[in-house]
Amino acid sequence: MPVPKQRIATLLASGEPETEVELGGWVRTRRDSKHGFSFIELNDGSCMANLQIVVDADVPGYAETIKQVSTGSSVWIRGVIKESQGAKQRIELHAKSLTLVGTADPETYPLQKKRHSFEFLREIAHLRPRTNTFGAIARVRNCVCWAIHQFFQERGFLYLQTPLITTSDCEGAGEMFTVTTLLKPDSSATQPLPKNDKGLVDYTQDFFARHAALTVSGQLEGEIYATAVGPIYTFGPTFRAENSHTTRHLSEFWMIEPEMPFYSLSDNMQLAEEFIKFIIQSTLDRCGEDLQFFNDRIDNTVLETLNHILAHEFRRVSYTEAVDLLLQSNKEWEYPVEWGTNLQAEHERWLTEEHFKQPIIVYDYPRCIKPFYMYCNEDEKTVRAMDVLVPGVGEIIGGSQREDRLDVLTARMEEGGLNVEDYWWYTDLRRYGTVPHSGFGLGLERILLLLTGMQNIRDVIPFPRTPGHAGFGGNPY
RNA sequence: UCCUCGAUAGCUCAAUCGGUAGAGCGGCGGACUGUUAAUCCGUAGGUUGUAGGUUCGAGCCCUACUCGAGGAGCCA
Repeated sequence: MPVPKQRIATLLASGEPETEVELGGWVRTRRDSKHGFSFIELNDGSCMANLQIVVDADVPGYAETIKQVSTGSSVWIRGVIKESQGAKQRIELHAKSLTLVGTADPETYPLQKKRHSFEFLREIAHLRPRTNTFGAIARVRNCVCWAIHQFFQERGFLYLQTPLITTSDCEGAGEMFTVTTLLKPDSSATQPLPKNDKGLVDYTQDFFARHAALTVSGQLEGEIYATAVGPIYTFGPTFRAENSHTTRHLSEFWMIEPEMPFYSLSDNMQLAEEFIKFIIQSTLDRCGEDLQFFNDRIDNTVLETLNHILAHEFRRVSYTEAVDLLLQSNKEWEYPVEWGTNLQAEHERWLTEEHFKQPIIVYDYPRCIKPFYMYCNEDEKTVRAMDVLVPGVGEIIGGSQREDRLDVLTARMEEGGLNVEDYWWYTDLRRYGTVPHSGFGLGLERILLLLTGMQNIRDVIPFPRTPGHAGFGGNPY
């Protein structure tokens, strides 16, 4: 099988009639003519569209192999590009040779030429990328990742790798997965764990000589580099051990966290808006065929929504204004609206989907409901936090200006019952050459929900991890 | 963790008051055809999630469990 390999996307875009090509792929369907030839719909994952292959009966081995060229099988084909007589494609490939590389028994191959439920496909996560929908998701996801790097690289941000294993006792962002070698896969349940004099597990005897966990955020480490080399961004997996069963939470997800010195909350919001619009524009430019598919088959408002977002400024609403709007709405809320409490999902949904009907940024939240590291405003009641909320998905970005005043920061830590000494390195950043700085976190899978119109976050990541599910697919096999 | 709903053929679903378990798609066989969600005819395919209970009789009613989905909270 010669190099360079040819891809269907390239052929369909620019393949010229009478050129000879060789390529391989997976058969989506085959249609036979009794007049002695067959059509094969071939897909190689490079694009949504299939390449139509015409195989005449005089192609060597036709009679013996064509019956086994079934949905799901893999073939290698050499042939000549021709203008197609059919209306649904510009060109097609007339085979000179056909090699059946791998069969797929039609009796047992799970993917059929019909629509499958996403729940079923989740159970066969090893085969679902061979469907139109999951092929398109893989391409869009790749495109978004590319756009993210491009956005930050073009602006001089430095791509920073923050640790996945962390020993911070509390990063204030949810339950963590412990990383330990005290337990082995084959440990029996009765094997005693080392205990300290308080009767607690003695992590000084563990691999890292202290309790370690998978990161829930790279923000604190990001601040270290942002206050040294200038703006940075992290882009990697993040882990939350929350027992969440929703369409928008994963135990393992990918997050992008930029951190910028000399950025106010207002600068931060501006960057977040530009960032989201850049990702949307790039995906429209580079993955238009896939987005059209999502618009046609998954959610017919996707393209309209994306274009609407591009055309409008994100509406900035202070938390206090948001609460006033909710109180004035005369809606019956399941949870009461009261200044000083978290906005409930129903409140956020009303604001972004019904009232403003566009992405909004809610900022200046009450300090009592936000973590210690957020900058305290002069009113002493609010902090410089912001959430970007988008219709249909909800919170897609959360961020803040960080508290850069040592005395205020330590007071806030004590207020929250944290051990200030545990964060000696974090407070050092305020002790030596402190600067105002800001940052935010974007959930990769959440912006993919926005871009594709997919309903469930478990379907926009190749191998979703949720409570009870860490197999190759959605089942604990 | 809490609340709600669900589990019937390979897939998606139906089954009246508790009374012989069905359809579409897919598979297989055939017919037809520069076809393209192909079309037409035929055919196979089931311990109704698991365990127990009520009943002359349970897919249907009751109990427990397992798994799945949606919502809430947590957040990205």
